Amino acid sequence: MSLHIVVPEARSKNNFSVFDSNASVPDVLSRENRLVAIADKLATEHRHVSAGAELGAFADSEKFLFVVIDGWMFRNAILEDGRRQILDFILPGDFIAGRRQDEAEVSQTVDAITDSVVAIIPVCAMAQLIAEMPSLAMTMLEASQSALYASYENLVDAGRRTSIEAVAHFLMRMEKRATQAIGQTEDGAVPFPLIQEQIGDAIGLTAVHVCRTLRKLKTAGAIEMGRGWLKITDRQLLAEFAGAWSSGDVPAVMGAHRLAS
Amino acid sequence: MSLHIVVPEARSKNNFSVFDSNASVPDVLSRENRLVAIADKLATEHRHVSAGAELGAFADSEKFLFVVIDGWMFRNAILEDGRRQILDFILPGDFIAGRRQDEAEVSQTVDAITDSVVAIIPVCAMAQLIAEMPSLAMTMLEASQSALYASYENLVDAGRRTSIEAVAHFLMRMEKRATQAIGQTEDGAVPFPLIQEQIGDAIGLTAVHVCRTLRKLKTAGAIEMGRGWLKITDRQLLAEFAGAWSSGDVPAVMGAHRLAS
DNA sequence: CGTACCCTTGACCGCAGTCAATGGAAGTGG
DNA sequence: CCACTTCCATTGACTGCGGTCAAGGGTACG
Repeated sequence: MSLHIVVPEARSKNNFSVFDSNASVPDVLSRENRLVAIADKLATEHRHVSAGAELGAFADSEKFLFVVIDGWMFRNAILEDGRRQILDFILPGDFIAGRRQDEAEVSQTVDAITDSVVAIIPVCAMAQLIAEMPSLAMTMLEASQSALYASYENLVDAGRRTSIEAVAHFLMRMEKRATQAIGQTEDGAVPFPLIQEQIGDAIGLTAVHVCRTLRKLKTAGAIEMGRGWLKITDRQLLAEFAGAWSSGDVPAVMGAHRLAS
Repeated sequence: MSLHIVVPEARSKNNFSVFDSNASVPDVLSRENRLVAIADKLATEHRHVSAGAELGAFADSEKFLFVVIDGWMFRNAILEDGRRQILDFILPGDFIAGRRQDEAEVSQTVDAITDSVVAIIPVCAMAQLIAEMPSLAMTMLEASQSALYASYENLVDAGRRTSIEAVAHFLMRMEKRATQAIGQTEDGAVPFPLIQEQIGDAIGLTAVHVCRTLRKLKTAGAIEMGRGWLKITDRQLLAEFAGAWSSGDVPAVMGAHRLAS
């Protein structure tokens, strides 16, 4: 069984990692594009999910993998009294893997923010292909680790940052992801369909307080926001609100680590 | 190249997932044991890390994978002003994969809580072995997803639960992990070396408030704790403090999902 | 033009943080 | 074996960040 990878569109190749080091798949593709290309071949179905609707098939998530082809979605954890935590946002090229319901985790759903298209891949087909093309496993492992590190960022925002730090940091991260997955308009704005309630649910704040915090960032001149778009007008200032080394600005001098034992 | 898997000790087999469905590796091993067995074969070094010390080699994490053989460790994110967020606890059988430092994430370290032993595996060796034994990729993918879902649980605790819910929920999760990885004594206690500050740093509370919250749980009769051990004396009660369907008690009737579109 | 959805702002409140003091347990060195 | 230190748990008083409640306004869409 051979696989001709169809490239839908060349995207920036700035997303490889250690796991790609000995990949036998064309390295010119970003992880997102490789997943999309593979999904095009293996998917038994491309399902449309309307904005605001839930990806119902996620209830059977132990049998399928999902690759988002188009649209913005998010993982949702809802507590019985209505409190809600958004676990991750899912942009085109990201994949979602579920677990069995009996593994004692909080109940999840996957919801669409905008009209979305999801490729549904049977696990058995994916497993078979991985056996024939091990580098695919590397791609998925990389994607999985990427989601893990994104979750860590969210955790720091929710657990240990003040509201303004968390919001500023969140906007920096999401703007970067949106730019990578979708691209910017010529004036530097990116599509940004999240409402304030969703921002708050991602970092552990209420919509009201997100509103207050965004106002500070807007009046300070760090960002501009409108319905469905975001523009960072002063990255330096936004990074300061986010609190020092929030992104990329991490001093590269990590060499002073003392070796254990 | 063949791999003789040495089983250090049979553990409970309740940890497989979708990814294991067509595994060609003996299925009788738990994921933890499979990783430990593989680490024994591939590791170039078994490094000892003293309690309180840092895994210095994690600074080069893009070149290595780490499998914890013995001891308790944790991933640590420190903000410049001293605030700290524990991202995940790492028990025997868990693996750690790093990323390149320039990927604009919060700076991480990996620290030992107790004296620990870590197997260090060069990525190149692992990648080569995966090409020859694809099911290994499934095992790692499963482990990675497991860490992702654990992080989601932490995120809900930090973002959307009250202090007593978060602490109760955290104890339930960690006790379960400790039991799986290490086992219980005959009286139902598990090794639990975390200090209150570390509990707080994991779920976004201060040590002082963790202390107050633990007191409530102790006086209510839900738990007993001592230096280095934890015993859940009333699981039902603890689950109620954690807030309804916190673990396992999730009603299995997830069938009412409305399909999208 | 009406309705639904979302943003905005103000007043007030409470949960958890902060600051500080005390006590106990474990470890260490003389 | 006993001072001495260090680390950690505990408790109280006070503070403040962010939540809650409520009202009003803007915008898109049918």
